[in-house]
Amino acid sequence: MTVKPAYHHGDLRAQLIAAVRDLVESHGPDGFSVAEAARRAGVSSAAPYKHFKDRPALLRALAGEAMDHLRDQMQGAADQHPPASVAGIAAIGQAYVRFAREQPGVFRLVFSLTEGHEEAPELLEKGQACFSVLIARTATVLGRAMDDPVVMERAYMLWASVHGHAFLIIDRKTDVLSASIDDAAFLMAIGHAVLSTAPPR
Amino acid sequence: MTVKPAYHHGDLRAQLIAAVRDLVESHGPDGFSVAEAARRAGVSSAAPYKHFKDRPALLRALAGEAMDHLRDQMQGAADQHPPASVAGIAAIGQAYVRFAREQPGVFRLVFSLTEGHEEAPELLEKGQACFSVLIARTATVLGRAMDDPVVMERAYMLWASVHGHAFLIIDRKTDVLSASIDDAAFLMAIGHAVLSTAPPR
DNA sequence: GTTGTTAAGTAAGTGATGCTCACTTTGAGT
DNA sequence: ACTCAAAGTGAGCATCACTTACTTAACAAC
Repeated sequence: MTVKPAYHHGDLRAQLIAAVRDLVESHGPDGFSVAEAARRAGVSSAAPYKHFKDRPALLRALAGEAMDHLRDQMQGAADQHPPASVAGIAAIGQAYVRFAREQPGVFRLVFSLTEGHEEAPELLEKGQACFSVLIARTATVLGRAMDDPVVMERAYMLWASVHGHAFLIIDRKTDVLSASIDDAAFLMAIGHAVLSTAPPR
Repeated sequence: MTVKPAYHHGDLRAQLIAAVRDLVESHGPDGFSVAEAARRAGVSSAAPYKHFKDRPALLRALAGEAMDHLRDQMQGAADQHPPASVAGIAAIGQAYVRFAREQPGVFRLVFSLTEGHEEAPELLEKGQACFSVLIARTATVLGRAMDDPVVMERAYMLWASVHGHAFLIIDRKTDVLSASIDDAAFLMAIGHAVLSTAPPR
């Protein structure tokens, strides 16, 4: 099922992104090179620049795809639980952490991309979309409106906690702990702690 | 007070680390180059390799210094509050977040260093030292022994939350929020949520 | 069909980088 | 004074990001 290596194979853009994903996973966001990605796609080292402005642009494209995927995973996980349950909140966190565990390189990329420049309104929007999944659920659990400040405050606490947990895992900082952390237990404990201490309606 | 540029100026190692700190802050962990650091120290591009095995080793040295500093800041902040107070816990978090805000590049470096290799037992130890500050305080507040599993569990929840908050700030992900987050309020809310829902002794 | 136009590829070149190598300079110890 | 090792230098290699000028092929208009 090998594609004929025509001069224009029409699929280069997607193939480059796939190659970058592999490289980022195996050698880290810095360890990847445009030249190596081109090599893997069986194309000259100048070809990628017909599809992407520069190295960061290529990484941004990958990050965009990843964020779409992450949002789908979060939404899908939430949908399998009752709308007003803490279990649904924990499931969203599980999806988040699972993504980080499965694609640590890409996960790190998504969140370290801000450095270069913030000329990527598209990525900002995708980030917004991810957070919205959590906001909506949090509002339902707390029985408040989505634009209620308390909802945003509590949803942010949840996000920060899960985000920190995900990063500490992939950065191997959990090695300093005397015992290992169980994802499910951690997520339920956080969900309970944050949501049950919210100011009453 | 300029040092005479002798052939051996004896201070190169420290000066290189300082240069790297500046570069990492201004151009990000990737944007730094050994060559540029050498240039700033007024030395040939081969000189750094007399003091550091390779590029990662240079970054590791900087990270080590930063972790020492972070631990001192955390301990110092805690010392200004009653031992059993949630305020003391929040103060530790404040020091953590302040460090991230003041030196985002270095902060990111410290936690992204795991990628390359984990041939740095010294860094692992320093990480341990930082976490110990939090563990000790948490044990006091909960009135439990430091090696109590509940203490580690709750201390980890606190760490993850603050760590996530710090990263979301420096990665500008808080821009997606409809309102800004106040550090002090966030830290007290987390401290209260995590510690007040801990299983009773 | 022929013919433009243009997207999508190539080859070769530039300057910067990480790192090594062979060499030189310097200061401290005997 | 002599030796030796630490700490510099400069030249060189392979690789990288990115540019430039050129080539190929697909498609649309006629």
